[in-house]
Amino acid sequence: MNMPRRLVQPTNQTSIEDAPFSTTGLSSLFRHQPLERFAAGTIVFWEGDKATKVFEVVCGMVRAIRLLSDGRRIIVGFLRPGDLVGVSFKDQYVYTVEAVTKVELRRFSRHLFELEIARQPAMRELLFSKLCDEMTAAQDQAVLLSRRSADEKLASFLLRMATRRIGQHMVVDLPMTRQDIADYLGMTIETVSRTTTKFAGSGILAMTDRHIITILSMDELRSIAEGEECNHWIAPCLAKMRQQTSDARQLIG
Amino acid sequence: MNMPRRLVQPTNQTSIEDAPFSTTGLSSLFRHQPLERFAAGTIVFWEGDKATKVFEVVCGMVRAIRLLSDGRRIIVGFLRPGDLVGVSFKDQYVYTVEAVTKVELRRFSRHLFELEIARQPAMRELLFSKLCDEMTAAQDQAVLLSRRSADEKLASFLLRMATRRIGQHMVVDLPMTRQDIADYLGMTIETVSRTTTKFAGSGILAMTDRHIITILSMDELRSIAEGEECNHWIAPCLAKMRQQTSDARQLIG
DNA sequence: CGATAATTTGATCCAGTTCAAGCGACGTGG
DNA sequence: CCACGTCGCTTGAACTGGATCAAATTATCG
Repeated sequence: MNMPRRLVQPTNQTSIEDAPFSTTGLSSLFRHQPLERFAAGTIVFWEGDKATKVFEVVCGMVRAIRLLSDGRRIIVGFLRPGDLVGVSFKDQYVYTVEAVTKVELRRFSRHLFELEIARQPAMRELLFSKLCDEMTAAQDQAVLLSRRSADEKLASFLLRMATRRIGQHMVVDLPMTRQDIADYLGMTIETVSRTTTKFAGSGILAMTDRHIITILSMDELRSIAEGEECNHWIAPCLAKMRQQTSDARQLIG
Repeated sequence: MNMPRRLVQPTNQTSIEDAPFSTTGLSSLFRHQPLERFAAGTIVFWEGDKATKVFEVVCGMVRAIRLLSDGRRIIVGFLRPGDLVGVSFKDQYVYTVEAVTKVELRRFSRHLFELEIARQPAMRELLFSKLCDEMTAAQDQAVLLSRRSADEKLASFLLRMATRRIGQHMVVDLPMTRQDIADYLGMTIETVSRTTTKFAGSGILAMTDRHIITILSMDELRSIAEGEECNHWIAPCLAKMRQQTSDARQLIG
């Protein structure tokens, strides 16, 4: 499971903090499970490994990676505290998971996890709902990848990664490398770099550290990322189309 | 719900045939539900409509569409017999669904559907499994969109649409328009056209009708689409990487 | 049979890739 | 404490796949 949607307390790259258990009901399943720590850059599991475990990210960040036959690398998601890793109905994991930062995970035997899910209707609901959310997120990602310019991609990525607010501004932790971002957004490292530089140049954001940027003009960034789910625009647009086609519509059933 | 994965009996654009109930357990839920027919090009529901119903495609094909604020259109999936349409945990549908061909759908009140799912563990399993499959499919699609060339995109699209076999060859029904394909694969109608023409020119496929193509060289098409899940390549590749990093791996927990 | 929409084909153009070269931070060993 | 290599990132310059613009051609349907 991946494609984080929830906005949770960001993880500090160096210190270890507790995950916000209260927000994710599913976390309660993991509360007493063994804790595993992985150093930055290490592997949690490999694509193709027998899928015997499910994890919950407690703190830190992991990336889920898929490889194409020609060596091209795709990051299917960055997972943060509260996200589940490895939930699937396949025998094998369909992606490799690596620690981006030092990370703490709670491990759950997949078998037990499935039993618990079957036993607890409330948990089931939560998991189901989470799957649906991720489904939508994956589609959003597909839209992003297929139809958006470099500027739009980066802008919406930054907005999704934005978590902490200081005063007027948003601080964005980017513990992953530029290559990771590129592989996530379907662009090259050079374009990622050029685009961030451009944004910084036009005063939209400031780069303190390469891994910590501050959004100075949230509005501008939003208007660049524009259209993501721009409902105030879409609603009237749909209404118009609906009008146009309502007569053509034949509901035979 | 979308991104069809299962390979099912293809739908003929003009005749009405029964869906293969035996293959999808979930279909049994819909067996006695009211049947609705929609003419080609008509709307089943709109993005933003209150999500009160769930459908199962019985025969024909529908497309799930999302609109971006600037009018760009994305097709998130083509749905065929056995596929469920509109399953979600949102109040509103997140995409518009249109009939590509004349289509028959079984309608289910969402409320009842959810009750049934809650009541029948077997159905729940099936639905869950289906969601997971679609999750993976959506990710595959994201990979396709972000990292593949026009040739690769079209080749793998054709392979996924291929269903019926006649002799050595595969017949592919493409009831949707070129624009639909373009919007699904994240390319322009011109590129879709040029690429199909090129494939036809190099003897990989033959175009009978614009909407019915025959794959003449499955192998060539596969090697163009290559890499999709090319495990015979990936497995050794992963093994090598694993070797390289196994010593660096620190499992602290 | 003519009108209209869908598709193909042709000719440019450009965003983003590719190739190539600096740059700064960090760690290591002398 | 500093030279030196490495790594991740930025910057520059040329190149290209696919987009865009513009017809021509071919269904499709009254």
